[in-house]
Amino acid sequence: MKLLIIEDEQGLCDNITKYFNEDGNICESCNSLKSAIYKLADYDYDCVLLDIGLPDGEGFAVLEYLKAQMKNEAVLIISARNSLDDKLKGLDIGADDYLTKPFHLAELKARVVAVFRRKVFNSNNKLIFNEISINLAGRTVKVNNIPVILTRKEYDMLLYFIANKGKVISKNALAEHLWGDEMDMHDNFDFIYTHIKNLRKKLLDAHANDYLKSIYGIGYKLFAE
Amino acid sequence: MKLLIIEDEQGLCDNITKYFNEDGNICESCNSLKSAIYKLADYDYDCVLLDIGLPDGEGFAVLEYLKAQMKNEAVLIISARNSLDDKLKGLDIGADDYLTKPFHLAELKARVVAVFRRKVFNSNNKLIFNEISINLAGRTVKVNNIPVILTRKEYDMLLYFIANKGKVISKNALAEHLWGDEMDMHDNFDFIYTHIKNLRKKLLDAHANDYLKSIYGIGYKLFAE
DNA sequence: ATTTTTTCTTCAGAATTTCTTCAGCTTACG
DNA sequence: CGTAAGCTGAAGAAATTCTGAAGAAAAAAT
Repeated sequence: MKLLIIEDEQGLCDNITKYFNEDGNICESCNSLKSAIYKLADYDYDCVLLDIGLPDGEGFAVLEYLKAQMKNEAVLIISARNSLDDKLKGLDIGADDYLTKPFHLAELKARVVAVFRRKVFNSNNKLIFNEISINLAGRTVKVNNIPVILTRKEYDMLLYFIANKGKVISKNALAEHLWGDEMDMHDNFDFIYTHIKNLRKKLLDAHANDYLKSIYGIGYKLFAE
Repeated sequence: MKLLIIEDEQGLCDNITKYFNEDGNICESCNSLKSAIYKLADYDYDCVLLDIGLPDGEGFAVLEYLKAQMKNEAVLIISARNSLDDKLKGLDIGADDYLTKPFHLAELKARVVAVFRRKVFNSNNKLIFNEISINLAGRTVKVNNIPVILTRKEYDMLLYFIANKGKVISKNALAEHLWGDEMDMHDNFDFIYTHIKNLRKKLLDAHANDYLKSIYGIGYKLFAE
């Protein structure tokens, strides 16, 4: 899962990042309204953790931005305030959940997972693409109801492709999504080739159609007709 | 996509070029205001990356030049300064976005793509020309709803023709757009003939009208009435 | 802490796709 | 009609992707 943490308190930011990274998520963070908007304009995230009290304005602006851009990242507000008003305002503008500081990281994670699940998976925890079905809670994949065991990278890749079905994903974008923007890969896409190959093989072995199409010179895309 | 990088820091220049080339873009660069103006006078670009602090003047002059010439390249300012004033000035004169150094290449690219899309295809992801429709996100082309598989050069060429429908495109301009100015072709247009032929054939096979007209001694144009 | 297992990355060669070159031919222009 | 420009199909060259195997790293188990 790829997260954006918008929070000006550096320590908290680092803790959250560390905690989520342990599960193999990709976390990026920023500490102002301005940089948050830039990030959101440029990248897609699965979930946004949003602090309301930011040095250059109120976090609500982020919600408004997402709404205006019709982006649909899940948003979880984390804020020191716990007045009912703020809470209602946040949920009203489109936040998916609200958590007041201080909180346990475990609780935060549980809420993130719940929020994301509610958002992306049609309430029943499942994402279905033709004969492929993904269960987020269990991180499991089935093809024609037969379980397929995927590694983390394969799973993330499949999720990303399904979330962007029909769109061409450049190898750079794929790498960015799977490894974060720090990965420097100067002309070497070998590991992408390998993961793609492995994912394809597993899906084919489970008798899924060959949806993953290579776009020569660009990247890949999940066929969607 | 064809880019011009105006930046006097050679290392940064090279990094950007390399990064963008990986996705099959064409990059050219220059390191002064003067050479930038020359380049812009002679060639068309999809997007210009503009540093403000140049050895022979402020990059804003480039924006003013483009405005005066009514050229419509998308411009993204990259600058060490991050004062609000500079930013506002840039956006005011006609820049499309502003990025302060240092930045991640991935972010730069995301912005370039966003800016370009906003500019040329008014945020719409489909480009339609009579019975030819192009899905930019999916990088697919259909003629009368029949899919046509194009190679990178063919696709870029078609996009270029449609973006310039009705205008005559010289073979030099076409080559320049597809290969950049490094391609040295001393009077040899064989590869253009070949790519044109292949594009035409694919479109005709899909029963598109023969829109691509040859202009003897000059180049081509996409018929538009 | 050490071993075992799993996953990730690297590598080199094969296969595939695209690009370029070329020679012969056709068409347009003066 | 002659010359230059453009078209075509085929073949060679180059770039990109795929593949299986092996080494490295990370995770799990002992």
